[in-house]
Amino acid sequence: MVIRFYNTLSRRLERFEPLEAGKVRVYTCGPTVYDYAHVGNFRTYAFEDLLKRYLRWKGFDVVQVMNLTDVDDKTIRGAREAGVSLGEYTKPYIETFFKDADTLRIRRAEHYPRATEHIPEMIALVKRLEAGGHTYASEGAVYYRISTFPGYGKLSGMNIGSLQPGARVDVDEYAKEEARDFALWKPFGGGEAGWDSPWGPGRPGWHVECSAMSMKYLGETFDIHTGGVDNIFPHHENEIAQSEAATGKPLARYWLHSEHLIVEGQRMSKSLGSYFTLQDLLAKGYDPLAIRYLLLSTHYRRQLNLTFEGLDAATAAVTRLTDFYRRVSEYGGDGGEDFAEDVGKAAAAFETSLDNDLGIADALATIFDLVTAANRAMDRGELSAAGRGVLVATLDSLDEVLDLFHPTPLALGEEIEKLIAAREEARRAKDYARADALREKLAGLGVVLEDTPGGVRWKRGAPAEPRGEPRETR
RNA sequence: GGCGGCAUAGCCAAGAGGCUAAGGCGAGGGUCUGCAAAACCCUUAUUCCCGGGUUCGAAUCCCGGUGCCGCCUCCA
Repeated sequence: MVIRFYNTLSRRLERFEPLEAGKVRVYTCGPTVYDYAHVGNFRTYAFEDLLKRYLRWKGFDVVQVMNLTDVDDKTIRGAREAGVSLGEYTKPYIETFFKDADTLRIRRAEHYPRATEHIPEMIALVKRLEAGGHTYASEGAVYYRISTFPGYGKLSGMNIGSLQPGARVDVDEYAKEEARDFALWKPFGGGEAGWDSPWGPGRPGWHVECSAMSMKYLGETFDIHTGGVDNIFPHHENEIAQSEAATGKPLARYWLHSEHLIVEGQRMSKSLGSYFTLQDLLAKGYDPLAIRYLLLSTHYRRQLNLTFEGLDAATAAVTRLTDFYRRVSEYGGDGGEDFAEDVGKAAAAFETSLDNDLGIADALATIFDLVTAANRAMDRGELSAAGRGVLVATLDSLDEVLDLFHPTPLALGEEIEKLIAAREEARRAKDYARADALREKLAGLGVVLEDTPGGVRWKRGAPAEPRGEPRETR
């Protein structure tokens, strides 16, 4: 089956063919570790996770690189203000980033190069550009002279003429010939961070790290480059200018960009209170798996509106999936139907959907159709043992891509276990009023009970009210 | 001002000229249950922002509106 991706470079769907058969090299722009990543950042990382998992599922050997920007204006400023070294300043943010990614079941990349550990590579790249006549030095800084790169603007479609020199003055800038030129190397700003270079002590410009590190880990041309839409201009445009001017080769063959996540119809904003980290949502009682579902369930090129209503819906949807998976796993019947045709069709439809530019909505729809059909068969005892085995194997396979079938483990505290036991006791005594009261109390604690022929079982429930407003209401 | 995107049921969201407009959530009714939960069954868009046009045929193509959103130098 052919995979097609929407390539920002051509603005159309293109058939995907890796450079090297069976192998895909992916560069994904990672976090700038000056603060905790928010759910919007994780929307992009979740998309990249889906991309990678799907390519693997299709049989490709995938190598993913995600940079960690641990030196830039913000990290330097933060470290200075906190009175600590750059490394000390960024460490907790890096640790939290990995922890949150794990919580959302985002698989690790193969490489997480840090900017601060690749200064020599960046200096080498700048020298290479210098030798090619693409740079100029001014007041201790080195700039990229965009007029030397004819292809500038091909990714973003930005009309160079619209970037009027002097129309916008950056407070942090030094002395550039043209407003659109950008810094490859910046002088030491009086802060703590600084490295020696042929142009004097200083630090790298932001864009150069991605050019240098992608080249090091993936080669001068690789298959897929991803990031959020905001990176299209100027970041990715500048990466292209740097890398392609240096190598004379295309940087990446497919550029995939994920749309932004907004909150309650508005851009995430700290001042509006519509700014959420993963921890914020978890603190409100939401299941990380529901958050994963929500992030994944909207097509990556469509803006995702995060709402509490949406989170509740995602909680219900993902519970349906995990409940179903458990039911199939535990199914002990052996009816006459092996169900093989339905399962095969569902798997094929799943693949067709994702082949089409990661069409997740259709893929999920086929899964829900399968869930309904299989539940019906199990209700009627029509599913055979062999069919059950095929179904489980298929679900496991699909879950390599989605990772949505296994519920977040629910650790019961001692108190909750006692409440459950007490309710069981009350039920046995047919004291239903007391049993129901206890069940309600547990629900308030986020534990939902189900009485089944095999005994009581429990699972995580939706967060108890109230969960607060998305932003401060005036 | 330049470039780009989106408008489909109460909410979310597929659909890229042609079988009865997916799926999820929610809501209502029913089966099951001590009651629930889960599951299953039924109902919930004669219609796809508005107005033209192309076509035998358009949610899907074209033109014109309206509304919302993103980017335009370091924000995923």
